[in-house]
Amino acid sequence: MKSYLKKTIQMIPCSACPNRERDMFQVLSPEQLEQVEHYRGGQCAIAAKTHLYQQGEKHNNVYTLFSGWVMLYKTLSNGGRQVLRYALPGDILNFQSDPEAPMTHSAVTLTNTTLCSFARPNFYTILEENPNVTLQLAQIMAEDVALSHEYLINIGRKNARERMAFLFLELYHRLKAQAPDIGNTMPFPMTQEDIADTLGLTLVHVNRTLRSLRQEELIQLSHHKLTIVKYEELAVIAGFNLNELRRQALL
Amino acid sequence: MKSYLKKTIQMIPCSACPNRERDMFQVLSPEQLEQVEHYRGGQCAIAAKTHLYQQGEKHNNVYTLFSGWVMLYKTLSNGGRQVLRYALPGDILNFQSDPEAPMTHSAVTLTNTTLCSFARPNFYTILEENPNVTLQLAQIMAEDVALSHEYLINIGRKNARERMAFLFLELYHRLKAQAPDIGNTMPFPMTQEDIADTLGLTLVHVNRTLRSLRQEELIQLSHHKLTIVKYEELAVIAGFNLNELRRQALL
DNA sequence: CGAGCATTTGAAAGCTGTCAATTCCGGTGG
DNA sequence: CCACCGGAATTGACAGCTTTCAAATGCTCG
Repeated sequence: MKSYLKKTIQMIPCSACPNRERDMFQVLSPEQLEQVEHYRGGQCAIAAKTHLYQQGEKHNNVYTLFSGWVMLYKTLSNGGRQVLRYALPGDILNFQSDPEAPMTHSAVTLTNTTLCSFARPNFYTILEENPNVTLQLAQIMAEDVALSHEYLINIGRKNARERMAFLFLELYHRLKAQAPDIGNTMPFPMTQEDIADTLGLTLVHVNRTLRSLRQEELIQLSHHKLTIVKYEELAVIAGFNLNELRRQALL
Repeated sequence: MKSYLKKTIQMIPCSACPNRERDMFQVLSPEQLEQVEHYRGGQCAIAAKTHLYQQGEKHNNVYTLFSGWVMLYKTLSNGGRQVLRYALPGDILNFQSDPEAPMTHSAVTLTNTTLCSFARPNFYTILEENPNVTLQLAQIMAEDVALSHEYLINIGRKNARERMAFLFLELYHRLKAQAPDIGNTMPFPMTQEDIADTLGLTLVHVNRTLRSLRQEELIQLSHHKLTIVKYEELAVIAGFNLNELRRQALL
């Protein structure tokens, strides 16, 4: 397993959150927003392949992702790794039920990212002073539960081909929700090993399944760029039914 | 697949919630609690094998489970079924990010249950009037996310034997948190098909794996009673490491 | 340009699924 | 109280998806 610990964190100024869809502060007025700014610990740019925090450690920051991709994962005592989620702009990182407990998972940047950090006590102060933000947070957490459930059925009840088609379409939809004009090509910063650890497969089998999908010209994938070539066929394979699609549209 | 629709719902009076650990109203004063009671739609007893709601329907109640077991699951267009979670007393059912969206999963009682229902608008009124309840809800949702993550790594990165050991111990710990004096035997209302759909396995393979665990005298399981015979060995198999244990203790 | 990570491919083993049939068990009706 | 019925649990044989082990090739960054 890679160390992922080469790069360092550097603070820079950064712009406003590009994805208001998932922004927990979207419910605030400009005046309230200004007040929240006051509690913000800092905005920073972080290089690719840097850990934000690691499983087992205590960590006292809550983050809002502004740009870039962050991968959340858990490790097993035997060395196994399970990717839990890819965080995209607007996502909240590191809110957990018990503020004092050590992290239950790790977070690592896949690309260069910019994010905004809050010291945990300040974060709770914001929640106390803005009940509507707290409700928004509860709803975002409920969304995360629903998303985890999608992943559970994906890993638990589908074969490699179906799992992979679902992963591609799910990420495609989440990116498209932010940038409707991306066409059918998207950045894809993960390695095949990352995909394997996301889908409960091995690297080797992921490679073979990818080859099959490529040969049938359902997708193109190389140099960390993914193109959805035959959306409809992929949707059938992935088991995207109408209900799922509706849910995706709502996100 | 079974119909699960034989029994009907009957309203009866019921007692107070037995599990304060997960109760979202634990943060309220007696006076506030009384006010919340006012919004409560009703308390009811429901027979085993009854659906509370089904995937794809709209449903306007939020529930708090008082007693009994409820199984939450999703179905796939191809007929596959994935169990998402077993709800135990104190758990909240049916809070979701978009109040208007159809249910993303189904809920069915495994045993006779008693629960408390809130019409969704009333539920939101309670949240608005009691910000501390909203925060509690956000934290409970965060707990659910963490639990889903445990299930993801369980299904994604372990073999049948390990998954099953984990399921048994996880349920055992959740029950023990409510009733510390249960010894090492617990009710186990699920069928082997339910277990299969929980762990991403087939009924047949679950049966074989159970036989193996029984033959090694790690557990006893019959007539819907489960006994944890060799806790330590099961914990090793399940991959319950120190961190996990700590988390379990906190729940 | 070299080192190390990422990707690709082949062969063989193994865990899990599929198909089919039998046994067990709890609940129902006579 | 006993026979019967249907769902649940078992078991065997075999196929198949996925993993494991190994090795070669391709890329990318310093």
